[in-house]
Amino acid sequence: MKRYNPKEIEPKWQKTWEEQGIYRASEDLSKPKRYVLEYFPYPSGAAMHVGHVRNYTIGDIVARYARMQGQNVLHPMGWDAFGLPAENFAIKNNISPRLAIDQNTKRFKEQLMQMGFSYDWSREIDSTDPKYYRWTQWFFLLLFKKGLAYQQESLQWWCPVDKTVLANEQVEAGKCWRCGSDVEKKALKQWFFKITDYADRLLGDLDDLNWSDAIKTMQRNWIGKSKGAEVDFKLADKADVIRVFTTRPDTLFGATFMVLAPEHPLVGQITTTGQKQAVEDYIKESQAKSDIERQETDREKTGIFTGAHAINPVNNEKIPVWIADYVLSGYGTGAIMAVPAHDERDWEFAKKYKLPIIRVVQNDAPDEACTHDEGLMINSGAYDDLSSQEAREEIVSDLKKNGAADEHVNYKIRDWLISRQRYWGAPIPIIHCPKDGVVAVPEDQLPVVLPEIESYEPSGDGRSPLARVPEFINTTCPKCGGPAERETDTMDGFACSSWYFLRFADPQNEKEPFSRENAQFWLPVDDYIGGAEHAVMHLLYARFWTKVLYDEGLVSFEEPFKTLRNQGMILAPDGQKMSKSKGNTIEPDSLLSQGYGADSIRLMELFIGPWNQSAAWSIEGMGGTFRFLQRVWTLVQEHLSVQVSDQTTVELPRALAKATKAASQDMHELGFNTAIAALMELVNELYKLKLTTDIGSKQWKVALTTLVQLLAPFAPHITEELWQQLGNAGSVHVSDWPSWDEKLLITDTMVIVVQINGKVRANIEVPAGCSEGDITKAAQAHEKISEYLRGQAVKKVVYVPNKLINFVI
RNA sequence: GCCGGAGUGGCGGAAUUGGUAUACGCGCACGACUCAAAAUCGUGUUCCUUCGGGAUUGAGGGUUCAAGUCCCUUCUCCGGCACCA
Repeated sequence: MKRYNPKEIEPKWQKTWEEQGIYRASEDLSKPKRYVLEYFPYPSGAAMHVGHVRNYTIGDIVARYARMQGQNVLHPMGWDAFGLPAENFAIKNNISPRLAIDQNTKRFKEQLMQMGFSYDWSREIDSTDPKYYRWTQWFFLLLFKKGLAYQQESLQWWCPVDKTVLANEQVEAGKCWRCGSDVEKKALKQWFFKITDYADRLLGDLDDLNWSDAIKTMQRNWIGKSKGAEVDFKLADKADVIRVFTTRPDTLFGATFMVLAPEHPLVGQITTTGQKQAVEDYIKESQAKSDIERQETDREKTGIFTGAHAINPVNNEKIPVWIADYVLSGYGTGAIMAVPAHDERDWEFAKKYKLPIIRVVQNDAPDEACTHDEGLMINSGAYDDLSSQEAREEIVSDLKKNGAADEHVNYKIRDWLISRQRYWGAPIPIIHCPKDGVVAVPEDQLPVVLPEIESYEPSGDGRSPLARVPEFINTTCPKCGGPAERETDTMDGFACSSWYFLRFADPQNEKEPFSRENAQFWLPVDDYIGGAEHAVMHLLYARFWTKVLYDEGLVSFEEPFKTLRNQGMILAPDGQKMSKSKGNTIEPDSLLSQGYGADSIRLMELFIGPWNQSAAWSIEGMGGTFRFLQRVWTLVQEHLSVQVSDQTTVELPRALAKATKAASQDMHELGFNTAIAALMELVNELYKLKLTTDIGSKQWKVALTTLVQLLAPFAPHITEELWQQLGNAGSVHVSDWPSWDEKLLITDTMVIVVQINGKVRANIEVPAGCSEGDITKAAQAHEKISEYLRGQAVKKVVYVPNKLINFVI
């Protein structure tokens, strides 16, 4: 009898599938389309570990199940290969990024292939291929033409180790998202995409997405919409006006002082001579603090009086103007009206500097700041006794009359900084002409090819290594034909990934990024499977670009990803995050070389727990999934080794129907772990049945063939092999998902639970369809139950049809 | 601090609308096969127990004939954001 040997069968089938192209997608209108996508990976030098594999496994199960359900499945794969990790890897290993990516991609692809994932490799894309980034540049120009890409000098996050600026989204707790070093602020002229123009739509459209609440909430918080008003405070002795943003205009009568951020442009003008030195010292001191220090919320607030006073527009009170670094220059107007009675930060500041506190909303806690009070107004002149809600509206509308206030909405989200001072990215297709200024590279001159250069090291002077390449920089102006210079910054890697899902619909198109028809056919993505790490980066950027495309009439949908599925993280067996530095990673390569096979790894990835919950990898558990597959293999071999018979039984089809139903329902609800458990139960049942039935029977063949089909999405290799051994034609992976006969599940008897006061005391077996009266009698007649009921008055009998009877005594 | 998720055996986890808590797997124990071991097959396995039972889904209350599931209070862990006025 042949032994189960994954090393033998897995490569064989992988080769056959690729040769026969059974996973290729075509624009076939006869079947419903299904676009299943996993985020296209970064082919870094590190080997994939079982955590990454889980992501692709989930996608593959969804894709395979959909295919067996008769859907037309697009399940593509490609490489997000621009960006820092790839470049740093290349520098570290002293090879060119191009070469590093080619090597890594080859290796990564092998790793994916040996897991038996059903990708349509004919659609493979690589974001660093000029044929691809040509269109990334095309999108840049589209945004530029629409006024959504602009250049601006401002203070930006700068990573001193990676020597490039970073987007806000790429700074995590004050550290560079890639290398983990502390970031700094640096004033540089940079390119931005105007995502803030889309803030409201990006927020509103979240409601209709089938995404987890966790990710939706993260995006909502990141966009950070606040409704309120902008209010102008005139200075007491100067013509200048300080504009503030507030969400609580109802508390204007409680504004007892104002605070400007140290970087506020008015600071120099309004500071009085007497306070000049003190203010300058404070600003210097504040600048000396690292940006990380400034962001610590629990640090004691500091500030300094400017000597200037402003006039509160609601009551003409003169209030002092301070500066303090707890006010952020980048949010709102960079200035606030301070209402210590109703804001904790202002309260703390007022207490420290002995500034007046005036309560304007009634509440019961006089010794602290009451921030979210809604109540009756007090100390607010004509507005007294109004609700804060009413006061909010009336004060703004009254101030509006003399132009001192207006409704205003603020967002926390900032424009997306996309220029990078690094080599390995798509060049920004812009030419700087001394005469014509900033000029777009004409479309027919795309791509602006990234030149091959000798040294990729970032220079750290605020310009990319491309600035050292005269052949690249020097060009002619497309407008005037005179000498001009190319932009030397490259684009953030997230630009490439903001549209790649569209390219898969039409990957070889040389005339346009994608054809409308193909995009219309495949998009939006039906199932997008990935980790939560993309929540406020890729997933936000891709939504933004899709909306721009929609506005441009290039696509007919506003959201790229209908359903988002976040897989849970796989932790190391010690319960910690897997990382190379901790040395606790588990890689499929090593599991394969231990003889487990891709099938049992895949099974383990899902059987370990719900796909969207994290779980620690279990080395012993691998033995269990391997044993399970081996037991399936053995059953088929035993069946094949005996004569075919016509014996029929009731039990076999019934067990099969039960398992098919359970597995199908679980698959439908993505209950992969329980679907596998149902198949394990079936196999356990078959092991019992082979003792009492003839394993050579035709019924057994049906049962084993069905089992193989049910198992096929999880364990594609062994099932393909057994499918063939059982004498079936074609591939199990394009066979129809099995159905079951509900009639087989009807039994002659049923088991009724008998409870006394809600506690289970007995089980009784009664004929199917037995009436409530007969069940009550049968229960009362039960030896144990009659014991309990003896001498007791039954107050109530609760009967749940065909399930349970409860005597309340 | 705010937001999101989760707490069930020795371990990973299971449990339609509230209706037999602990499916399935791991681990462990015992048995069969074997000269022996591995592999394989089988049996058992929540805890306590005076063997009648009793207790049990992070903790404490509540609703109900009946609560892992619903309500209130509370604790712990994980993830995200963090002086956003």
